[in-house]
Amino acid sequence: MNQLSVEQIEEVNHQYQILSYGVTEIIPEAEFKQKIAKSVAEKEPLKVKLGLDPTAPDVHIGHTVVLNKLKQFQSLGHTIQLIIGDFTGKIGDPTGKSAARTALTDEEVRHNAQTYFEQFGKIIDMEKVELYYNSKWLSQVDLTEMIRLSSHVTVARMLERDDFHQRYEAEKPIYLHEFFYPIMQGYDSAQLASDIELGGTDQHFNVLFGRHVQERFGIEKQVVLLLPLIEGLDGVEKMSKSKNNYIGISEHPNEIYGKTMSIPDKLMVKYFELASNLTIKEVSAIKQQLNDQTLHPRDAKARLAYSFVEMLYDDSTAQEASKHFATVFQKNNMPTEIPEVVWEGPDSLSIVDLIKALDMLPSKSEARRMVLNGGVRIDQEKVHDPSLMVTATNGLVVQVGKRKFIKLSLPKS
RNA sequence: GGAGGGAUAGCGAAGUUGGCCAAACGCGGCGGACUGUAAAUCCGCUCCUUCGGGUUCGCAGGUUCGAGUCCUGCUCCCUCCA
Repeated sequence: MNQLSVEQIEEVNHQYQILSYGVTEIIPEAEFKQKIAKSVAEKEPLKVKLGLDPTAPDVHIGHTVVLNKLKQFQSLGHTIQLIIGDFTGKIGDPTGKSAARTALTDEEVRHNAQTYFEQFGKIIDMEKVELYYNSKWLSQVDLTEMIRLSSHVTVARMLERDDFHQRYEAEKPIYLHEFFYPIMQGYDSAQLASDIELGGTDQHFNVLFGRHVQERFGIEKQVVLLLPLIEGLDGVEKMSKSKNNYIGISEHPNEIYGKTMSIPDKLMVKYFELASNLTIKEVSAIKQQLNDQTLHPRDAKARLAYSFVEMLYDDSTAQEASKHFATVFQKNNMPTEIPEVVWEGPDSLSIVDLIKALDMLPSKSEARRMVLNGGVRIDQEKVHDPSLMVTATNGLVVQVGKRKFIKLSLPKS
């Protein structure tokens, strides 16, 4: 390696410190530093890869862990390679649950990708991102090549992958084509000659596999940065759309704020460290204050909630969300802004029908139960009788549960 | 190709002398009380409904007054053998 100047060595250390912060595992650590050093010496940005599954375009706070890391790379001048896994998406991936997940059409893939970009744009600079669809090269791979590649992989090795291992143990199906996913992901890395690949710790196997494939192609192996997965609102399961324990990046500010306030206290610090955009210093100050008990956990969480809204929207929106939260939940008043629905139904109907008509709950049975459980209010008045007849008036406020409010607006006729 | 085992509500899991099964129990979810919309705790709910009922137990038929429970075929999963 070239001899580095003192400034350059400092630069390398500086980058290393930032980039390795909050990372669960760097594989292998020594190579990472070498990559940075080489980049600094040759003034050549590192190519940092992130693969995306086009089937699930809902981006949530959990993703910001990776996005924040990408942002750091970006601000240090490195290049981000985003890969849309449209090839795999078009084949259909029955990983466990939805067995016959239908393959996506081109149009769906583009649409989902677009959704990603819009949401990612809230955090990273999409202008500077290099974008790839992996069908571009994967669809060109012929069977001979595929078999040749797979001849370097044993089944035992594949079964090391946690997901496969567990399914195998649990006597759940594992489809043969699933074995190709890691290989294809690795192929992407080889194709793009990526220096770094980011992934959640659950991607351990897949991402690491890229190194093997690159080696086959005689390309310098990528360094893998594994980032922690954060637990969702329940505090137990990893945040995901399917678990419905997520805070979506595009959700309404009030939702983001409110959901954040509802996370278990023990998660707070983790969210601060990994998902928020507060600096290391700010976070450690908060940690300190929490330890000293000079900061009430509620207020710390409010700070977190505020920072999320601010990060995803802006400062004034965050203030509004904070105010909204205080009036609705802390003081138990009605929110100042309630979504209005133009009412075109009958003048008088039962409360159950009304709730269903407003689509606040999926079925009338559920609405009935909700009423019996005391979870429904009309203009702040708790309703107890599911057969109660309600007269639709302008400005009537229906509340279901703690969070759902709808205000009726009658057309002037 | 052969032998055996299995498919029950979001998940796990009872149910195998046919009726008392809309289906135990646990988890999860939802609501209420209490709070800091945290945790813990307590209570209630958890297929649909015009509240009379109606549709469910992999799918399709059949036996029966009556089937998650019996029979036939099919689909899928798992294990072992080859």
